[in-house]
Amino acid sequence: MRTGKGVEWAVHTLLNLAWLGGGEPVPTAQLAAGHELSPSYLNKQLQLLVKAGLLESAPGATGGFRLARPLDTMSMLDVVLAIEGDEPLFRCSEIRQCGTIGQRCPDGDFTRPCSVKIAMGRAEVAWRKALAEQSLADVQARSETYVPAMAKRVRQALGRD
Amino acid sequence: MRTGKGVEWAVHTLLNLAWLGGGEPVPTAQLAAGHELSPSYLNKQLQLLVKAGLLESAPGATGGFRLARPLDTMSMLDVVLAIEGDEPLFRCSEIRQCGTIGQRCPDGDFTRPCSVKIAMGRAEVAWRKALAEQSLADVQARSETYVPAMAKRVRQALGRD
DNA sequence: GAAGAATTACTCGGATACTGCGTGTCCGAGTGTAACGGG
DNA sequence: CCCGTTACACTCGGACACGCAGTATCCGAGTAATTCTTC
Repeated sequence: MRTGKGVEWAVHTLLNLAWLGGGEPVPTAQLAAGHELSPSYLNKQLQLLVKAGLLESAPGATGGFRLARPLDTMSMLDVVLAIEGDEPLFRCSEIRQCGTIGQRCPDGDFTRPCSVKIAMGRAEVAWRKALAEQSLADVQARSETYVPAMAKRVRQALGRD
Repeated sequence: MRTGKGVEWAVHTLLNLAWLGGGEPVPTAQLAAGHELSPSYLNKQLQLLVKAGLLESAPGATGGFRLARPLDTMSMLDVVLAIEGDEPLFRCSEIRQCGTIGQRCPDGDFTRPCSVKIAMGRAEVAWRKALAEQSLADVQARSETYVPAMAKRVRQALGRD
């Protein structure tokens, strides 16, 4: 069980768009070249971000993608849910109701939720909470603390200077 | 991204073994029939629990699986790691070092860890902490709070009374 | 020289293949039990 | 009747297929800039 690589791609791309600044759309090809990614597959992930309202897309010759809103209004959870979908990490199949054990229990036994589901759900809530508490602006700020010239590097690498 | 169904199977099976009580091994076939699971595949998961030290296996005619230690010394995290492996949820490919952006950065820029990896790692720590704080005994206790006759049901269903 | 239409080049967007992991199954090695024969 | 031997039935353990989601790719619809023609 592990997240797809789309999440990593999406976060880095959002950060790069923020560092570039300006409202002009940036085409997928440039964003992909920035980190040596497959342009077509990156495009697929960016479309998910558009559907989630994190990006805006512009068609045509000068088209591309731009941020739909500032990074401090986007959480890591927003990105993960946009890419991976909002299905729960743990899927309870209610096997407690099946088999010789489940059949021996009267229906009343299942009015309360499955305790295994509850335990796994608690962990998932903690995971989501930790993701929601971190905005993309926080991640960006940490990067700039480590490498102050990051914005300049990105602008130069993508030829926007 | 979601956990395999092996986790659900393993937890329920461990609980059932605890409710059965007694140190006698229980064969996979009985445990699988308890929740209408595939015996062969359940066996595969139980072998992982043995490798992790949560179960003990006994071969031969009267063989099967038994708990290696009390439930209050097993955490939900132990089970998840045993089944899913201890690889991180988020795999950082270090794409920040690749492409036109990565190549423009001097090596010194990468001495500090990737901020995206840090953010995702924090969430994973929260997830693991929440799992580690819940022992299987806690889960068992909650089940018995909801259904006090649970132990009796299991013993009857598996013909140990 | 300016305005308008046709052309072109570039973009996103979705439909289409491929790969790897989760899922499921099968058969062999090993062991305790039970039956059996001999003392 | 008791003990040793043999055959057996049942178990775990690992090796072998299958299916689906993640991964990767390609081509068409659409748009803005550009060029060319005409007034």
